[in-house]
Amino acid sequence: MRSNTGPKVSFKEQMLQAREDAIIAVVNQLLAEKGFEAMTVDEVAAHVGIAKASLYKHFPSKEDLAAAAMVRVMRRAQDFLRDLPDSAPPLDNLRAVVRWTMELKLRGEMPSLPSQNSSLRTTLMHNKDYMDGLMDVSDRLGAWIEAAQAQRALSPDLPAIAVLYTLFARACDPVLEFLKMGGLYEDAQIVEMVLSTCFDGLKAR
Amino acid sequence: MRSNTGPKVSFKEQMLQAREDAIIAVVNQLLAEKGFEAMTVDEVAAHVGIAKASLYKHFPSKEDLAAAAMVRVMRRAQDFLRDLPDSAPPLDNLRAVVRWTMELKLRGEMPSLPSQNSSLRTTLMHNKDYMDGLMDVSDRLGAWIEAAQAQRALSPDLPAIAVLYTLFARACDPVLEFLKMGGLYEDAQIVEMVLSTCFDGLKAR
DNA sequence: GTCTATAATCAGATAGAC
DNA sequence: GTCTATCTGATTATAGAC
Repeated sequence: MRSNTGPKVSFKEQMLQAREDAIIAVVNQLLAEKGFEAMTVDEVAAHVGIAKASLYKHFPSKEDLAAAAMVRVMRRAQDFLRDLPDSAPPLDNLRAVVRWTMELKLRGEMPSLPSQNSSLRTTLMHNKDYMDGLMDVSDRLGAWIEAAQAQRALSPDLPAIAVLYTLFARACDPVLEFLKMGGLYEDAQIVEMVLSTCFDGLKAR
Repeated sequence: MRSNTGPKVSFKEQMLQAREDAIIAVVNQLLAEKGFEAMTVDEVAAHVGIAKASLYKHFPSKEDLAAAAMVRVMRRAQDFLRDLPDSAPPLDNLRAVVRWTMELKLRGEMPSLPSQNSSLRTTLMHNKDYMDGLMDVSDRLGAWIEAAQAQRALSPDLPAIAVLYTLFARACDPVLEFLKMGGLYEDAQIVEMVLSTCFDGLKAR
């Protein structure tokens, strides 16, 4: 509830928002780097440059801290999907999305999703923002997948859900880090290779 | 160094070995279930049914505990590879290996590899048994990959190292768990689908 | 080698002054 | 809201009896 005397309150809110954005950026990076379990709240505070207790004024727990980062990534994915031309061939859009997630991962900005039994996982499942985003993303991708299958650009033999999961999984594919560690290829080359294995497969065509 | 008076010493050693096998089996399962960070030594001891202090008589640290499990998996992979017919088409052998790792994962026996910066990772890098096994596996797979590419069964455009990493990555592909959680498909169907996405790709052929 | 009991450390979370 | 200092509990690891 803000007064009508001008943008004074809004300024304070902007400061708050900026600080929280900085926190989430740090969390996002650490989450990508070492995963939820290995990330410590002390580290987050140190990287942000504030006291740990101050963190807890913004986020009530470590899980909520991580969830905020996951929600932000999901938002970005939604934004990216929304901007893709619905007139383009569905397969092109799908490739564009996978390329985007891979570039995110190569930049160290893709938090590793908790596939295992984690406290973060249950927190996320109860987070409306995250789940809504996930549904939205899944719906959009699902529509393109079915369209691509209908025009036989994607294999119609695979269940659409299997294709969807495969696209999600490529966003956290360890192959990207392996190839990057090797140091033999540029990021752009790595993306193209993994993109090729994903859509074209390993077998010759 | 055993005496020559008979199998007496061997019996005690067998008991010891059996106990350690039981420990490693538990560690392997927990590692697959929750990963290294989330697994606790207390859990391991409870599952095995012995006191935690007894565990530390067998293995000097949590890292070594996990490393022993990783080494065992690597040994099994080596055994499996050795038993494959070198006369068979290389692509068939590669498919067989990937199928084997996927079945392992679906049975909950594939420890999630520490792709992230983990204390386990550095321990493994200094573990001769593990690294030797990894080299052996990589060499065998690498030879088949190059042979398959030479006869154009695998795409010759991809660097062999990229193919190798892709095969490794499929061993811990989260798509398998996703599809299993959905409950719509039998394990065998899931394996065939992921095998298809891996070798044939998502695009129609 | 196995146990009970305990040390030592670390990490998530909080109290209370400013 | 931010800080310092502290609490609390969990977890790795060990001591010492049997």
